[in-house]
Order: sequence, then C-alpha cells, then structure tokens
Amino acid sequence: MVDGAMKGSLGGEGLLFLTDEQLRKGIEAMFFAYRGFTADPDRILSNYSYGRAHHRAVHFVNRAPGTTVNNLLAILGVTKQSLNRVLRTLIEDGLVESRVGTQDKRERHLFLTEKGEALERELSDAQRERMRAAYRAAGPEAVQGFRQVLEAMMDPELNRKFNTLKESSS
Amino acid sequence: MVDGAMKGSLGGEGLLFLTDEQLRKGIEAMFFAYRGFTADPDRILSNYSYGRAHHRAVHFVNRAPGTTVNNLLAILGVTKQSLNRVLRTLIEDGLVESRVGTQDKRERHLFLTEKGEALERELSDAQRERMRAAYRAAGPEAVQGFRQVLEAMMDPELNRKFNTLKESSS
DNA sequence: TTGGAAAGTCAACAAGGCTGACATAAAATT
DNA sequence: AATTTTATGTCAGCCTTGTTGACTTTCCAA
Repeated sequence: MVDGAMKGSLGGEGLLFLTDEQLRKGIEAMFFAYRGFTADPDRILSNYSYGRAHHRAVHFVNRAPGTTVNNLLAILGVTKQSLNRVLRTLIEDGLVESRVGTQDKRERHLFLTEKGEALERELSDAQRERMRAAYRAAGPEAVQGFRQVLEAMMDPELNRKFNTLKESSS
Repeated sequence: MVDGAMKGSLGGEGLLFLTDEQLRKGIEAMFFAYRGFTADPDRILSNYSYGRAHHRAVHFVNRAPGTTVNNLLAILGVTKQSLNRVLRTLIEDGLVESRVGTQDKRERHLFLTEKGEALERELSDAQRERMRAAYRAAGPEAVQGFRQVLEAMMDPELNRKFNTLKESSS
C-alpha cells in the first residue's frame, strides 16, 4: 500500500477514500475510548458491588420511566434471564420499583425509586462530565461529526430502537 | 434546565455549552455504536469458538508483531492470568507463535502465524468495512470530529499507550 | 374457552474478568 | 557469589454476565 499521502479525500462519486491505516486507527480509537467511557461508572459501581449490567438497566429505566421489561429487553439486547437477574437485585435493593400494568396486568412497568435515582445521578454525572470534557477538548464541529459517525455505525435495528426511544421520551 | 434551544454553541471563554440532553444522546450513541462496532467480529469469532478477548489479542499482535506479553498486558488492561488463558489457546491452535527473546530470554515475543493472519484479516476486513460505511454515511468532516472526540475520551494513560503504539509501528 | 404472549423461575453452563499463591528462569543489583 | 527483582506461566477458585432449555403462572384476545 503506497497511499500514505491520501488523507480521507472526496472522490469523484462523492466516495470517501480511506486507507486501511486510517480505518485501523479509527477502530483502535473506538476500543480505547470505550474503555475511558466506562471507566468512571465502573469505579462507582464497584462501591455498590454492581456491574455494568446494573448501570445499563438503571440508565434506561431512568430514561423511559414506566417502560416494560420487554421494552428493556429489546433495547439492551440480552435474554430475559440475564436481565431478570440484574433487575431482581435492583428491586430487592430498593432501587427499582416494578408495578403491575393497569391496562395489561401481565406487564411490569419499571420505575426508579429515590435511591435508584440517586445512583443514576451519580453515574450519569460522572459519565456526562467525561463526555463534556471530551467535547470541550475536541471542539463544537467535532461533536457533530462524532455523533454522525456513531449513529451510522449502529445496527439499523438498534438505530430504530434508539430513535423510538428518542421520540417517546420527548 | 430551560436551555432546550441552545444547541452546542461556543461561549465567551471558548467553552462549549451542552445540555444534559445532548450529552445523554452522545452517551447512548456510544453504547449503541459499540454494539454495532463489535457485532461483525463477534459473529465471525463464534464460528471458531473464540471470543472478543481472542480478537483483541490477535489484533494487537498483528499490530505490533514481536511485542512481549508484558506490552500486551499493558495495552489490553487485563491480568496476566486472563490474557494467558486466551494466548494459550491461540498458541495451541497455531494462530500465534511465542518466541523466547534473544536479548532478554525471560521475554516471549509474539507473532501471528499464517493461520493467525488469516483470522486477523477476516476480522479486520469486516470491521473496516463497517467503519468505512459509517465514515461514508457521515462524510469526511465527520471523520475528523469522530476521531478527535474519541481520543479526548480515552484515559490519559491509555492515550499514551495508544500513541506509543502508533509511533512504534510507523 | 382455548391459544399464545408476557413475565418469572430454576438449572446448568461458558466466557472472560478477578485474586492469591506458587514455580521457574534470567536479569539486575548488592 | 548471593540476593532480589522481573517476566512469564500455571493452578485453583471466585464473580459477573452472558447463554439455552424447560416449565409455570397470569391473563389478553380470538
């Protein structure tokens, strides 16, 4: 490969020419950045002997209060057995409340208790602060590009769920 | 917070003003995108009954051929027991070769065999394709911003290791 | 009223993290 | 030369978080 000089230019058809080297850097940046992204929450969670799975559950329950278990399963992309284990400990510990549905009594609607909200706040404060710092360091134009690439990288199906969530909570 | 209209503008001191809502979207985009990012390799790996841990090892051995176990440990951020388990299977299966160091005979230098390179290619082809598609969808300016935010999001220590790696392989 | 969806539970298992303890060889230091 | 430190590997055991499969209970809807 003798294309070291090509630095992501626009081709005739509007196609991006990217070297394998540039793509590899993007891939590694994603790997390392994800570690940074989860580092603060992981540290906090270990104080409560919870893990990332608890964080995710707490995050999305806070995000969409009253959501059903099935909704949560679809968003998190795990089995109900896996989610149930996490959800059970959160309910036992009084962070999440599970209310039987009024219209459909088979459904359980999930809510954070005050204690749950407190943990959610602690976690999201840390994570937002990290994100804010990264945004600040990279500048406003970079933020746009960051979001655009991430959204293009999602599975189409996930992107759909993501957008549904965006709408339903606005 | 009543700042729904503020869409990431530049303040007086060159500070970015970002709403919690905007930051939350970035956080969720990161979560969903990472799933997309690992989806293709995960699928491929399951055909060989390997996991992400094997992928990471193969990636960085390919990236820096002849690297030592200790180097790899520092980059991957896991315990030697954890890495060793993965490395042992890769060596047994003939994907990785471990050579005793010439200068320091305590060290083991790691290389991919042809078989190892074949798997690495299969994995990185898929991942590069996904990355390329995301870049293409987002456009050339977005690519810059994407990388800038990711690099700012890494732990400083990880960033250092990342850059060291960048230099040593160029 | 009966089929099927939603939810939960139990059991068993695997990957991939972790800690702690210990062994060996070789380099570095005293 | 003796001692300590470093690099690596290995055994044992534990935890979290994912998986599959089987089964039950509840209850909506055709």
